[in-house]
Parts: sequence; C-alpha cells; structure tokens
Amino acid sequence: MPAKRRSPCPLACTLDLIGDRWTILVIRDMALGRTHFKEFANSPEKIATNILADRLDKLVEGGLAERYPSPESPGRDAYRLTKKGETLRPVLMALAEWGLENLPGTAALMKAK
Amino acid sequence: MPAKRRSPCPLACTLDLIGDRWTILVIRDMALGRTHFKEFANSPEKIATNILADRLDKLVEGGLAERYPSPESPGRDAYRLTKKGETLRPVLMALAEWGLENLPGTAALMKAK
DNA sequence: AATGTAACTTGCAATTTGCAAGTGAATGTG
DNA sequence: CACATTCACTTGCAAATTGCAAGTTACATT
Repeated sequence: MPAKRRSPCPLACTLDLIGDRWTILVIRDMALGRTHFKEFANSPEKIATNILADRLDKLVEGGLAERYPSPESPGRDAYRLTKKGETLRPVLMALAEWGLENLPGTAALMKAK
Repeated sequence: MPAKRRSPCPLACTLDLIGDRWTILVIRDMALGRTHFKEFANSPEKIATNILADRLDKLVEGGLAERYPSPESPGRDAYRLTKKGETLRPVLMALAEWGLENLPGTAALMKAK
C-alpha cells in the first residue's frame, strides 16, 4: 500500500515516497555497499538515530530495501537495496551529477565500501 | 551564498537545495511553462500559499528561478527558470520516469502549458 | 465608489525534526 | 562467570517546519 499521494503525477508520487530530507541519503549509503545501522548513522550528514530507524522501516515497507540476517555479525540484521531499490541508482546519479556540475565546493567522495 | 550544507557530498548538497517536499514540484510547474503564483497554487498537489511564497523566494535566492514583470498582466510579477534552473530538467525527468515505471497508478500528465 | 482578483502575509495548531539520554540483547574481556 | 562494550534501536522533549484558514495590499474592472 503506497504512502499517501498528493496527486497522480509520477514526479510527485516519487517524491511522496523518497522525497524527504533523509531517505535518499540512506539509499545512497546502501548503493555504496553500506549495510548496517551504525554505518548509516556514521555518514557525514549525521542522521539522528530515531529518524534513521524510521526511514529504514519505511524503505523496507516500501519495498526499496530489505532486512536480512547479517552474515558477519550473527544475530544482527543488515539492510540492502531490493531490485526495485536498485532501479533508483540512475536517479541518484542524476542528482549527484547535477550537484557536482552546479554547486561549487561539492566533492565526489561517493566510493563503494 | 549557499544554504547550509550537511556535508560536501554533491548528492546531499543538491538535496539541501531542492530536496524538500515542495521545491521540486514548483520547479516542475515552471518547467511546464507556468509563470504565476496562482498557477503554482492551483497545481493538483495544492501547496499552501505561505509555503509557495517561501519556496519561490528561495528559488530566486538560489539562482534557480527569476522574477520578472509579467508581460500579459502589467504590474504583476511572473517567474521562470534561470539557465541554472533549466539544467535541472534531466533530474526531474529521471524522477518522473522512475515513478512512471515503478509506481502503479501514476499517470504522465506533464504537459506544457 | 464598490467589487474582484492576484499575490502574498499572518496566526496558530498539528506534524516532523533534531538532540540527548536510555534500554536490551549479544559479544568481548579478565 | 561477572563486567564492560557495542550495536540497534526507543523515548522524551524542545525547536523548527507544515498546513490550514483568514486576513491584507495593490491594481483593475464595473
């Protein structure tokens, strides 16, 4: 069941799903290979843990990410993008590229883990 | 002067500039050829007028849009994307395309005026 | 002069954020 | 085995942002 939509516009609907201050950054971290809560929390933007927990839940609910048992640390969960989540990669690239070309002082430090 | 940035990541910086609930929709309207306050306010998402006024100011401040005297209704102002604002078009397209392909029930009604 | 309309502004109430501190389970250490 | 850590969250608020409705101001039309 989709979150509440403001209109049927595909752009507006996409924003209703991932268009807040933090969700896309969490997706970015997953796209870079990060998997654990702590790693997301340690990103330079310093997302608050309550918001991170909330966004992770919503990403899972929305089918963009999935929780799975962490292979290296048994007992803990990890997160990864689903197939649907992976399709957002070009969207993130478009946003990042725009920033790189139009905002002075941004640096492409997006490196996979 | 750029708005406060959470990190130097180009993706994060782009979001710091336009990554809120409404800004991108206003840019969409401008990209569709809408020019007046009333037109933006009449979009199906029904942005509140105080927020619209605030976002228009910030878009102008940020150099993505510009105010100019309305040609058809003298005395009033109109808004249009600047060159920099126009470069966001592919970003909006990426977001809209993703919605169209991944969110059921979205319809591409994005038609220029 | 009275009415209308566009473009805001103002006043709040309701959400959402952000920060700090706390909790509970699983590990690591002596 | 007792004890301190670490991780993954929760909880409690205060502060900021949103959303809604009702003004207000300037210009134009009747």
